[in-house]
Amino acid sequence: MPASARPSARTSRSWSRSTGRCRWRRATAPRACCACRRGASSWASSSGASCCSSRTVCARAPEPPGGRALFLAYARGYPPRPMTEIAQPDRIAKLEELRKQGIDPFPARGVEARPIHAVLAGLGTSAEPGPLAGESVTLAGRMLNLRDFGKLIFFPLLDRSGRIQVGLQRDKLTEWWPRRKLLDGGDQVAIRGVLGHTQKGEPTIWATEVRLLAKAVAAPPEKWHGMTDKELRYRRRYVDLWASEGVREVFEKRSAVLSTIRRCLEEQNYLEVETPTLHPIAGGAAARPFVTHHNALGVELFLRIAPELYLKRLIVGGLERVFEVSRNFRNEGLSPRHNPEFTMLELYEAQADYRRMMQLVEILFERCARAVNGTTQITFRGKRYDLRPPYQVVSYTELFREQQGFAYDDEPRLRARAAELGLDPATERWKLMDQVFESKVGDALEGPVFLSDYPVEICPLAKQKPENPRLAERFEVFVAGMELGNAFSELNDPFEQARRFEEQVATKDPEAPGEVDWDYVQALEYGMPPAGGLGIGIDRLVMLLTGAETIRDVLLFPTMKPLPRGAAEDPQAEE
RNA sequence: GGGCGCGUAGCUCAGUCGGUAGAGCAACUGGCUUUUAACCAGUAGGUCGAAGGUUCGAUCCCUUCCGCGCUCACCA
Repeated sequence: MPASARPSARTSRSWSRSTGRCRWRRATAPRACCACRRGASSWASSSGASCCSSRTVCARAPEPPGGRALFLAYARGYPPRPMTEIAQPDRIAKLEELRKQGIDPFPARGVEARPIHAVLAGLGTSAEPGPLAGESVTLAGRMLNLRDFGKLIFFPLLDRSGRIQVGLQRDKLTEWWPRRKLLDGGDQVAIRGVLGHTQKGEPTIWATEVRLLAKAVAAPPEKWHGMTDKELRYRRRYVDLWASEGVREVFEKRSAVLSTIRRCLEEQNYLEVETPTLHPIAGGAAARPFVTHHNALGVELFLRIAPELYLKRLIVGGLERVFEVSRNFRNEGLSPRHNPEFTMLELYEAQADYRRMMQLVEILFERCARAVNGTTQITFRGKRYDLRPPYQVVSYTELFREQQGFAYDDEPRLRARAAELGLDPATERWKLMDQVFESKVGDALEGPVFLSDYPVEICPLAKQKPENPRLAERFEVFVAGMELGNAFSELNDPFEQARRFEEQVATKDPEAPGEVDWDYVQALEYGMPPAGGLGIGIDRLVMLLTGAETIRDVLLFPTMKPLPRGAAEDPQAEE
């Protein structure tokens, strides 16, 4: 948005708090300029209702912030306080006109309305009318895109379930007809009317009664292009949700994914739990945390980067099968696949191991795909995938050798390769190995595929393979080059766990925890049964299932840089 | 942080090889009872992101800045 479209902070100071009105107005005298009290008027407007005895404004009047149109609206005495830059003076003027006619533009009560989708289903087609054809019903929603024929007006009415065309006819709406101009696209209305079709067969409700439920003083987006500014779509998701095609569906699908997962896990006798978001030690993953502070306790706390260590405490606690839909926070850069806060499903199951976790991934992915799309077939970035199990299993170390031409633990060749890739040579060896690996392999994993048996060094919380202690019982699941999940047989040896924690802390890596989580080690000392654990990135799974190419498209309110002060700012905030 | 790109009417965008700007939609006025991006006629609406420089003259050229996007880096 161009900066000029935003009101400056000065706008709000143009208002008198004591009268609640524009100070320009009080100086008004008939035929004189509202703003400077000089007599002449070179850009006086000649039409529209006015509560000012004169709306004339001379060319020498100081140019008001927000432009002349907004200034004129202020000069009329309203809005009662300054509005954001998107409030339209003409619409604001209609508020007053409505009140004059005894109509509350923001009534307290709504109406009992039927879902439009259900009404459409019952209405049938003009060739084959359904049981609701000719019936009178009440609908409620947002009206858009008016088409005015003089004695007939059409507009679509939207509710969450769908949209239907409304027809207003002069002959059928005697009471409301004179007020039709007070309605605008974007308004919330209730329509009572008779269901039928137009000559072209368009399902239509012919209104017999109209009730304004809430006036929209901000105009909806341009009707043909809609909201095209991506940033604006994310910032004003409340508009995007009804103004852009398919947006609401994405979030309905997201909801379906979560409820499917819950149902699925409950069927497997899992318990849904909630563990802390405020952590004294940021553990359970390698990531930089957000830091916050608790005043009363006088301590530094971290927003959780993963719920893992708490959930495993619950396995020690005997809850046996637990899961959490966890919002995690990582202080990292943004990308099409990374948002600073993201949702992860984590689950832990006693007596299970990572092979059982593979099975769970397959169950969950298949069920979610069917729930959302009715099929396991998906298309992502133009390529087709099938989420039907079983998924291929590929060994990390073998794939490493295959792709790179040398073994994962061949340090000299690893360093040479890292140098070729321009990686920071100071990076810790195992991290370097993973970076080298991902440079080639990560995106190439079309999948669905389980990449399994990682070098133990990059799996501080996973159990070693009994037959090869250099490898960990861990897998990540990839589809379309995206890492969707991560699982392992959980390490439950407190001594080994303590050793790995200390090793991690010693690296001083900003992504490693700052101190050993001794309380967690102590929990393991009480004995944790063998267990499998799994994390699934819900945002990425939803991306995959909806074909969204960026994580922002599956987050209702993705993290955005705050707007500069003064933009769409609440004028009250200045006081 | 590096690279590329964008910023013109409320919205979506043209345009000016340097002479202070146009269209469609939205708004307003008039017409129209079956449209659906309705249509027809008219009106109004812009410090061309900001500041500086070059120039007789800058929205256009140059510099800097601001904002945003894409991308690289960063990010198990």
